[in-house]
Amino acid sequence: MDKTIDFLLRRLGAIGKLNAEDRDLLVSLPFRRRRVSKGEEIVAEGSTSSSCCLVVTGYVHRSKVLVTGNRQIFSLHMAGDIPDLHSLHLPKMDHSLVATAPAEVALISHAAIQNVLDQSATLTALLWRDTLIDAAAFRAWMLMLGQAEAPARMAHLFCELYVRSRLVGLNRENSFALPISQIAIADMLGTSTVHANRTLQDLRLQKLVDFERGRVTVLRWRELAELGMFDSSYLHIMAGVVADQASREGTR
Amino acid sequence: MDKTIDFLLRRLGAIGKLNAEDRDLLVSLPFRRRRVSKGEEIVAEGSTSSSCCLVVTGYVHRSKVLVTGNRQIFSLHMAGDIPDLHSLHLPKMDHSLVATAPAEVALISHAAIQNVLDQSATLTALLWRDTLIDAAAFRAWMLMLGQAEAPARMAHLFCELYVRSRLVGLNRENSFALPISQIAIADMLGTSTVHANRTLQDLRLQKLVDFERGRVTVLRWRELAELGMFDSSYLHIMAGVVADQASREGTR
DNA sequence: CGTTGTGTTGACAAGAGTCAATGGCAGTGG
DNA sequence: CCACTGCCATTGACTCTTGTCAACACAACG
Repeated sequence: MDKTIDFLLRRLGAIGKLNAEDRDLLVSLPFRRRRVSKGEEIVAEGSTSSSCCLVVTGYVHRSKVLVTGNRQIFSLHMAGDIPDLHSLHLPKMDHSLVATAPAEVALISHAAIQNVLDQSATLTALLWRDTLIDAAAFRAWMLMLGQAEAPARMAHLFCELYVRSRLVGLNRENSFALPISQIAIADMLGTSTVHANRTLQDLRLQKLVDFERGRVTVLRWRELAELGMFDSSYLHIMAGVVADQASREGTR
Repeated sequence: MDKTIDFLLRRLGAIGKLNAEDRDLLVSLPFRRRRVSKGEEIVAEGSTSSSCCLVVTGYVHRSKVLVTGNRQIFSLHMAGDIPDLHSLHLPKMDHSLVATAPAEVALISHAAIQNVLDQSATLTALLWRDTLIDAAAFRAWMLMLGQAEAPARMAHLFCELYVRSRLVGLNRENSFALPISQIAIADMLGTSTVHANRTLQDLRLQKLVDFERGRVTVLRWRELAELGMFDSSYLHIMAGVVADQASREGTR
């Protein structure tokens, strides 16, 4: 059996209840696999989308560049995420979807998704909920962008990615793969690359976290979370999953 | 007949098609009116919400404060907006809803909304779409917070509010009421109040816009939009409405 | 073996925050 | 009617975070 939908089931199972029929509906979704290389644009700003992109491996981000040439990355997505689920009801893209690292994605047509939604009110609610959690993550990033300084923003980013990657079983002990450039990090944090580099060195020096050869290692979770003022509740992970994590690491 | 739902119909009509039955369903929604004074919290962070808040008059915002005491305002809402529509599927609030200016709101129970959604697939899609547009506005703000300097951020904010207030018929020629403090403006822009004040004076001096006695007057739309790198497409206003506006002011 | 993208460093400039003080203005209570 | 109070807008001086420019090292890659 194909594993493509597996991570999606994991993610949806972590943010809501999935019954057997819903699982079957999801597993039987038709898709088209596609391999994308680093920097490749998957969906362009301004284009009209007729399918959604499920991330299977690697990393993908949503971003937009200003006329000044400055780029802001709004979100970073990993296996199980559907970064452009919103295109279902907002087909005209107001930003673009780009591979941050080599990635594999599965393209699922809007028609197929709509067909599933018509058959299951609970899945409709769950996917709606997923887009709302996406928006909650935007708020969390906005909060950091507007009110926190660079070290806190970076700490927060690493915390979020750590929790999310563990959610879908992508991390190894206290580390996870993040094969992206410091340029990408800087564009998420809203800083220059030079400043992002210095901020990273600062975190390294404090032995809170390390990021080298495409892998983030969390050295002191509690201090990192404190610096980043990280509270995972905005990820709206269901009780069981949160508890599990909290007990292991003292996330909250 | 009660006018409470009117602005909601205007807003939803501007972002999608509303047929007669959908209008009837919306108009017959039960609600409870409430008057809130400036600074009053309507829904608290951490609380579990069982109703949604439709703004009828005045202004309301969503915000969160960090442990540092810094507050970020995520969005500002006017008549016709349902700022916490997301609470329908994400009842645990990860931020709070506060009156920025004296306001009247209508509280509509989740049960009543769910009842309407069960009866209309088109309304389900439209309200989902509304929450997605909300998220698109977050992305636009993030872009400015992360990549633009204070004057551009302020210009962008005024542009957005101008377009949105006109959408629901709240503006008068080239101005609209905005009875909020510069402190609130600063917390939206992610700057200190001192810097927001100086930035405002800068815009005044350039005769792009004015903001005094609770009213914003747009003096030179085109230059203001250029400074704010404003492109209204993220508001996802339907073609007819956009065209009307564009023809009047050259929004794009 | 050059090319290219990336990480790193230093020096300097500029944007933005902090602190402190002042003045205006509306509302309050005597 | 007037002192008093609190909130808000405004200003100046100073500090600090962050951006810019430029240079260089290094690894991956064709």
